[in-house]
Amino acid sequence: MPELPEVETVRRGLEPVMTGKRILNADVRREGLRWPFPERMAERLTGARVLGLRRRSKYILGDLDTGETVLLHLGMSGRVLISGAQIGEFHHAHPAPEKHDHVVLDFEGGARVTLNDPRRFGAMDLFTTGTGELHPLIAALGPEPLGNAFNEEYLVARLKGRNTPIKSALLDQRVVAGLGNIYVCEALYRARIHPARKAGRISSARIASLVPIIRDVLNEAIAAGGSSLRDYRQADGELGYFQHTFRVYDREGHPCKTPECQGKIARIVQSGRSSFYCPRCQR
DNA sequence: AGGAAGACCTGTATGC
DNA sequence: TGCATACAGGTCTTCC
Repeated sequence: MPELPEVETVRRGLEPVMTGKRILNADVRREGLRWPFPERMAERLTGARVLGLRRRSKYILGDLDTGETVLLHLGMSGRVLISGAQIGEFHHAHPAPEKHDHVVLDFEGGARVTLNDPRRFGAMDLFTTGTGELHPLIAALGPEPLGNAFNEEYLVARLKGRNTPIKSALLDQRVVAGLGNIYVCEALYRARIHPARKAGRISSARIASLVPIIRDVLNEAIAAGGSSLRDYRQADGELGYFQHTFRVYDREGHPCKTPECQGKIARIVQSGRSSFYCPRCQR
C-alpha cells in the first residue's frame, strides 16, 4: 500500500490519538513481521507515553518517554485502524479482532490502534531515541523528497553516469527516500520521460524538472490524504487509504489524459515491477 | 561495483 | 466449483 503520502496520512491520523498519551497495554500477537520484533517489545511499550510522531521516508517514528523510539513500517499491505476514539464527528467502537491483526495498542482515554498486515512485509522495532540515523533501516536512505537537500543540483549529480533506467533510479531509496511505484510512474508521466530511459543519458534540464514535479505529485497526494482524514472515508477508522486518481498508474489500455494526445497508456515490466506510461507523451 | 533477479507472504482477480 | 496463474502501493539479499 503505502508510499510517502499514505504513510504521512497515517502519521497525521495517529497524531491526535497517540501524542501525549500513555500506552496502557500492548498486545503483540505474533513473534514478528518481516523480522522478529525486538526483545520484550510489549513490555517496553506498555506504560510508555508517546511524546511525538515523526516520519522518515516510509517509516513512522514514535518517540517515547522511556528514552526509546518505536519504528513502524507498513510494508506492502500494512493498515492502521483507530477505534474507541472520538475524532471529529466520528466515534468508532472497537471492532471484532480480525485475521492479521498483529499488534494492538490501547491508550489511556480508550483509544485503540490496531496494526493489520496480511502479507507481513511490514516491520516494527525499538531503538534508543537519537540514534535513528544509525538504524540499519534508515542509515542508507537518501534525502526526503520534500526537504531542502533534495534539489536540482543534487539529483542531477546523483544520477550522472548511471546506467540504470530512470524508473529504477527513482525507486532506489538511496537516491530519494519515500517514492514507490505509483508516484514514480506519475512523476515520469508529468515530466514526459520514458521510464526505460537510462538515467545518465537524460539531459540535466529534464532531470532537474523532476524535482518540482516529484514535490507536486507528493504534495497533492498528501493533500488528498489530509482531506480523507476529515471526510466520510475515515468513518471506518482506517487510516492511509484514500481516494486519489492517477494519470497513468494502473490505467493500462486507457486513454492518455494529456489533451489532444490520443495515446493509450502502456505497461511494461522493469525489474519485476509494472511501469505505466504513455508511449506518445513520454520519450 | 552496479544492476538485475530472487526472496519474503497472503489475498484477489482472471482464465480454463 | 476447482484449480492454476498472475499480480499487488516494499525492500533486503543474492547473484551475475
